[in-house]
Amino acid sequence: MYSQSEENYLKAIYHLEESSEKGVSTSKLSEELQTKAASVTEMLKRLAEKKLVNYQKYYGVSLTPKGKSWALAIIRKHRLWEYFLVECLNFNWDEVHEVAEQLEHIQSKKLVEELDCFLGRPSFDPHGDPIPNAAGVLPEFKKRRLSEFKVGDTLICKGFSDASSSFLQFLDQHKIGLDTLLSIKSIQEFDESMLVKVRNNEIMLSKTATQNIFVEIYKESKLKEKV
Amino acid sequence: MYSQSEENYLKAIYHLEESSEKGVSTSKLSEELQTKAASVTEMLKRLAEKKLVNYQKYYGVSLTPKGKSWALAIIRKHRLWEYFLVECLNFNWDEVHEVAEQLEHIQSKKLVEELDCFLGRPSFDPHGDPIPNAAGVLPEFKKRRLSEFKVGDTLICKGFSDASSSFLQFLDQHKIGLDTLLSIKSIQEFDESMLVKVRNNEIMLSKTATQNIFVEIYKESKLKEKV
DNA sequence: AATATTATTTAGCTTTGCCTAAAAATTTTA
DNA sequence: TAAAATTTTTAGGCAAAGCTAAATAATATT
Ligand SMILES: [Mn+2]
Ligand SMILES: [Mn+2]
Ligand SMILES: [Mn+2]
Ligand SMILES: [Mn+2]
Repeated sequence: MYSQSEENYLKAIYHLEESSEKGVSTSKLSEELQTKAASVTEMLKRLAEKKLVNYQKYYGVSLTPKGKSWALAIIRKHRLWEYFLVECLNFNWDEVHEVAEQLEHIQSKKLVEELDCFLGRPSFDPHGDPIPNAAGVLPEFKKRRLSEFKVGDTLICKGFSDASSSFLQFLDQHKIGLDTLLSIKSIQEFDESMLVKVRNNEIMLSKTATQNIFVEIYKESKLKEKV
Repeated sequence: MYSQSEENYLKAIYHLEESSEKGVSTSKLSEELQTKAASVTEMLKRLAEKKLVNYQKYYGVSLTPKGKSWALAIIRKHRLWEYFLVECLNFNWDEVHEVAEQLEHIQSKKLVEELDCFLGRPSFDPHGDPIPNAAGVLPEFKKRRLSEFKVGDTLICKGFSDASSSFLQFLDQHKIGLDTLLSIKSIQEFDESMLVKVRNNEIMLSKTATQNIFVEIYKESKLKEKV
């Protein structure tokens, strides 16, 4: 139906719309997709013709309902394949993304639905990212970052916003994964780094790290103020 | 490494080299790939530059060792994916080909090897076609057509040379699949059609059909001559 | 408000892979 | 073996998707 390139643009626009308050600009897209701005402009004109995006020269782009639902279908496939690679094919969570980037473009309604069924209709991929259902609806979940919490809180890891291989390997090294319990021992005031207890080890996490770890509350400390 | 188009050409050349005595011509390729002869000529020049084929203007084409091993790698992926679709995802054997056509181009050494392992290293795909191993070696098997046998012989189905959806559905209707037992009841002299017993039913198979069914001997009749 | 800076778009070029029509080579037939 | 038929190649185009450089619009600065 649409080319791999078109699908990658739709997905990138979707992710940028989610992660930033303002609209999606040509330059942000060109950075995300590692292409030149001129190429982006061209593609946006094509996508607009196909009614997948609203594009106004010089004023950025947004997905139409049609474009959004196509983007969600690609994301669904991407995350289901990642789940398959980790659960069935012994892939590590830091090596699935590249392959899923290819598999997400395979066109077959039946393939996706049977795969979903075969895997037991998972709600989250190996990185904790939500998997849209066949109708494009995301499972309910609350995104709170580790950096928002305070000394004494105990939390469960539910996802990671930086999916880079190096960050995932860093987490592996410290034995932090989905559903790992973390408790905050102390917070350095000057750089907001946290001393965190994980499986009887205490490790230091930079602010960059704590902002990229999504958690749910397991047990909240009674303290009203940060110490 | 190579484009989808290039890979499809390599696969087509491989299949044509296998199935015909003479060399592979531009026109045979253009028919196989549903493209025009002019497009084939161009692609052959590109493939020759990449040392994947031996191409001599006006005198056809053949695979180099490099081209052959790449073709076998694609065929390996194609057949492993078909096996996966049938065994794990409830696909019927007549609906796997199109999807495998896409999946065969996914690039990941680890993916193929893990998939092979996950599936239990199968030797034949759902149509009975042999699956090359990681080194590109095909499992031993002897191809004899049902049409070669005589009245009284009992045979086991081992494959089909026409993989069209309509032929596969015809086989389904008559409950003929891999490892089905067939015994030859009679052969019409004028058109060489066969009356064959399958699971207590007798069905008539045209010569076209019997030529497209590969079998192994289960029990040979004592008759020396056709009746 | 005018100018400087930055972002975006346009223009023109490239590669891949396909097409049609014309030319050239090969093969068949007489 | 020469003419006819067929096959293959060449020439010239087109669309997708990228690029660089130049032009233009929007935003920031003075
Ligand atoms: Mn991913
Ligand atoms: Mn992709
Ligand atoms: Mn197939
Ligand atoms: Mn293919």
